[in-house]
Amino acid sequence: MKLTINEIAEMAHVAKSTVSKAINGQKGVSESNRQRILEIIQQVNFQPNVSARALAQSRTGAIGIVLPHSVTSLSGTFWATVVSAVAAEANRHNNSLMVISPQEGEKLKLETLEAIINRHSVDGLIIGAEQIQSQTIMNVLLQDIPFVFIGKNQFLDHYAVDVTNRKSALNVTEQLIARGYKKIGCIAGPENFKYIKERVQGFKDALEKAGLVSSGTAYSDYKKESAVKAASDFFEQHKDIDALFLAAGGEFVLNVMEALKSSGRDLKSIGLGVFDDNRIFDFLDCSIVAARQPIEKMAQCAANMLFEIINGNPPEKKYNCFDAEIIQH
Amino acid sequence: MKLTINEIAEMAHVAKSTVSKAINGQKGVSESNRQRILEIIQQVNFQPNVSARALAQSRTGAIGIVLPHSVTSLSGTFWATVVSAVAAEANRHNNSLMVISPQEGEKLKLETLEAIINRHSVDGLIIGAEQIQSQTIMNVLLQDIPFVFIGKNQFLDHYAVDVTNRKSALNVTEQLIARGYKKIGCIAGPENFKYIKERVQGFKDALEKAGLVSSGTAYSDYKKESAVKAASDFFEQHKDIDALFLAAGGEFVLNVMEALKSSGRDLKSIGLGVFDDNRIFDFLDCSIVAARQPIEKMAQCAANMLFEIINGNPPEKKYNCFDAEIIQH
DNA sequence: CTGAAAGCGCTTACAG
DNA sequence: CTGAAAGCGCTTACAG
Repeated sequence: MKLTINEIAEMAHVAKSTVSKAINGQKGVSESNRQRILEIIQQVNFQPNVSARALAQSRTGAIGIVLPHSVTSLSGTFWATVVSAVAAEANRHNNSLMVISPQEGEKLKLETLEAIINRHSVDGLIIGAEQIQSQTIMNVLLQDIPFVFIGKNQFLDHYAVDVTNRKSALNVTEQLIARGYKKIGCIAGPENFKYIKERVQGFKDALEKAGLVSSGTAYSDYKKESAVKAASDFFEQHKDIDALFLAAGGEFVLNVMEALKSSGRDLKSIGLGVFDDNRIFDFLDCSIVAARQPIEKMAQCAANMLFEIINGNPPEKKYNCFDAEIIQH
Repeated sequence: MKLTINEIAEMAHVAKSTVSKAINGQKGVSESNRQRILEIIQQVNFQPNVSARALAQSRTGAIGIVLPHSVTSLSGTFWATVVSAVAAEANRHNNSLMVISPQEGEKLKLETLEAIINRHSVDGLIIGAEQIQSQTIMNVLLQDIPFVFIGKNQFLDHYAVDVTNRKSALNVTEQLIARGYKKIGCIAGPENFKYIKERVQGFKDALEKAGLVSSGTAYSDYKKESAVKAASDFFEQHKDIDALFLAAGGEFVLNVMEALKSSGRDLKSIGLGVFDDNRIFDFLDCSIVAARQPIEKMAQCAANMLFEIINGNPPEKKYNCFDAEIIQH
């Protein structure tokens, strides 16, 4: 019942090595044999066993994606889109996609990473860059497995896809200005992250271009409490702002909104510039300008880069930046 | 450099079959040998090659999850949470999780499914039930691979996890009534889906209990245009409704909201009962009661059921229903 | 308990 | 071009 390359060889009256060559499109099979073999294969719907092939080639035909455990609300959309797009791309390359998700509240652990590598579970990794926090892990990666970062990335010297942060931030802020806002503040993620620096810079670029001055900038890490507190403090100190540029996406936006709400301000009374778009923004009674990252494109690009590396043709361009589309809500 | 079971055997001065037994916790290894072997393994951080093991055991140690290609906004959250939870559960069982995502705008194709099965890429499948639309596919599944459905499910005779639809719908509707709404309509997904029937029934239960009559029920499929149109028509015909129970989740909610908005009604002027909760609802200027599905729990349950089937102890209880939590926004 | 051997289903030199 | 053979790194009867 179980179909293997042996059965096919028998049916085609050739050696299994010949069948193998035919399947893999290699030289060394006569045209007539090739045709006959492929016909039979199609007829009986034979597919080579992935484990056997992986073992023989020492290549699994799978890539992995490392994503955050906690993907709620806004950031859920981002990751679901990435996973979908990468899965499709892997499929195009006749590969499969393995999901690697750290434990609750944790980042990728050295132990987990080493298990993946030593077991040879995947040929390469796509990594949500914020998952990497230690240099040790970075070193293990660099040494033992091909990988590319996706999104926010603090290790800019490696393969990665990202968004044109400074430019997009500038564009968003300019739209806020065009809407008539004049006292625009900024609440950002961790100050030491390069992409945060870039976005804040873009924000300032726009103000300067328009001859405005910044109404203050606050930084915070991504923990819910920290973000809410940072935002609350900011509102306390800057009661006169009429708009806000948020130099971080996903849940961060909701955290700031929460602070805004509990500070007693009406959402409606303030203009908001955010990263990452979401269809729900259409229904928020609130003036929003969003930078929509081309998530699918970015994910596809990351996957393609990874396959190039795996296949031994690493792309010369290590860092791929995409423009965000500015969406008016 | 590459570590295999042979190296370990050499280091421990035993046969590799003995090492294998030690690793897999089988009988037939002296205590002293076992200890020595395991110590060495830990020391050199040896992990058996998954492909080799898979080939030898004809068991891949991987499960697959089939999810919709298009996971935007609201439904993105649902699937991201499911994937995360299933990945964690697979990990607990020392398995990995493979993502299978149909092409743009398509459901799971027979061809794809057969490739997965014939290639022996995974030991079992978790399937977003709405991915299955043909009886043919259902038959292939039933015959060739263990699987369990997650969420909305029209094939209730197979392993599945779901939400207590009727009861949750009743609870949501009761909360709307408690808020003072009296003219409550219902917009639902496809009428022939069993879970839609159940939710609509729960909606009616609540009205009856409160001595109210339904202000109309509309059905629609899940395509964006259909849903928007169905909702628009409904609003046209029922101008006097003050609340709406939506017997479907995810994007469906946004589609109805869109229709509501373009029909000229203020979101604020209407009460909304929805399936699937979302943190963003807190910021919608709108009276919302949501049934929050315990997504993580459901996903865990599905994964555990699948592993029981794979391991040859299929659970006696095929259908696992979870209560939704009622969230007031 | 212990280990030599066969086998899982492929691929890949290699000799013909 | 063709095929017999060895090998990928494990597991699993089986004989001792």
